[in-house]
Amino acid sequence: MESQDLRSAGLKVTGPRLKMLELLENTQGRHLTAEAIYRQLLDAGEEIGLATVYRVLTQFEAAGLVTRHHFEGGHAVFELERGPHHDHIVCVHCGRVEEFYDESIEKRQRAIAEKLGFNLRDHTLTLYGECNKPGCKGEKNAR
Amino acid sequence: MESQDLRSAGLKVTGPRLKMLELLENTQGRHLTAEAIYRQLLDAGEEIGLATVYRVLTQFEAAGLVTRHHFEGGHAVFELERGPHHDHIVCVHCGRVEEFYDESIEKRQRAIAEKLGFNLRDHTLTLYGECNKPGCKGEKNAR
DNA sequence: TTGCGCATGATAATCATTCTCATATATGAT
DNA sequence: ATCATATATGAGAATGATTATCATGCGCAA
Repeated sequence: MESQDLRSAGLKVTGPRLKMLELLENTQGRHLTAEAIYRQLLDAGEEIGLATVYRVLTQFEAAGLVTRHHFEGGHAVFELERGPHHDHIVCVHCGRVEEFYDESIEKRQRAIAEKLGFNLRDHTLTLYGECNKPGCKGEKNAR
Repeated sequence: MESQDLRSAGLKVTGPRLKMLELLENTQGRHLTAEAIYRQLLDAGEEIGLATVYRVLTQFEAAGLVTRHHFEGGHAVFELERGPHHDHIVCVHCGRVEEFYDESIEKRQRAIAEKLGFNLRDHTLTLYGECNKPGCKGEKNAR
């Protein structure tokens, strides 16, 4: 149960934290903005403050439960950390996000960091492009 | 001269634009925040407004003279566009930025986008690590 | 159950960035 | 060189995302 995830992260089990974890787990798309989380919880009848959403997201991030991404557009998006590392490709028209993992890229990154004298800690790789999904806003413009 | 760069970018040649271009060209480090540009121009005795700095940076970006990066930390940094594409590795302690280019990574990115049905437009790849430069704030913490 | 300390919600504050608008200026035509 | 006009500028207000403050509430170990 989610309570365990919280406990083992060293966090007290509270209503807001449980609700947020649930929402993150049950949301397809998986990449949510703080505002979106706040709105959805309000709409679901929960009583929660925006400040709490930000606070808890930061705690989740520190605990490794969640990853914060800075895609283009000025606001951060949060993603539940399940499964192994991956990077992202984002549609510049509709914002759809796909994930991918490429071992040869990972390997090159490690080699590059070493060559430049850095102890690699993290990285962000995000591709931006026009997707081919029907209904994507850019359908007409694309090509 | 810089005036030509501005003209061919379709921009009028004005004092603020010239000063900003000069500063970008003569700054080592090369990755400047809008505030930093503003401060340096003020310190140099120029009369310029912060709004102008932001406006002009946006114009430079649109004209391809400058690239905007969103490294961690909530503020954008701007870099004069000279030479070919490259990615970055940033020291998490001292903020030092190095550049690199890796053709095999570029190639894999194109292949991945295609496989996922995206028309690749752009990408950001930033590595974060601890650098080995003497004087880096993280010297003690780092191994 | 009780007490304490951390958690929460409302709201103010902050930070980076953008907008507004009156004034100043670059530039093409005269 | 002079003018007319569209564009650029600077000061400060406005915005949007995020963080801090603080009084109150609640999880949890004893």
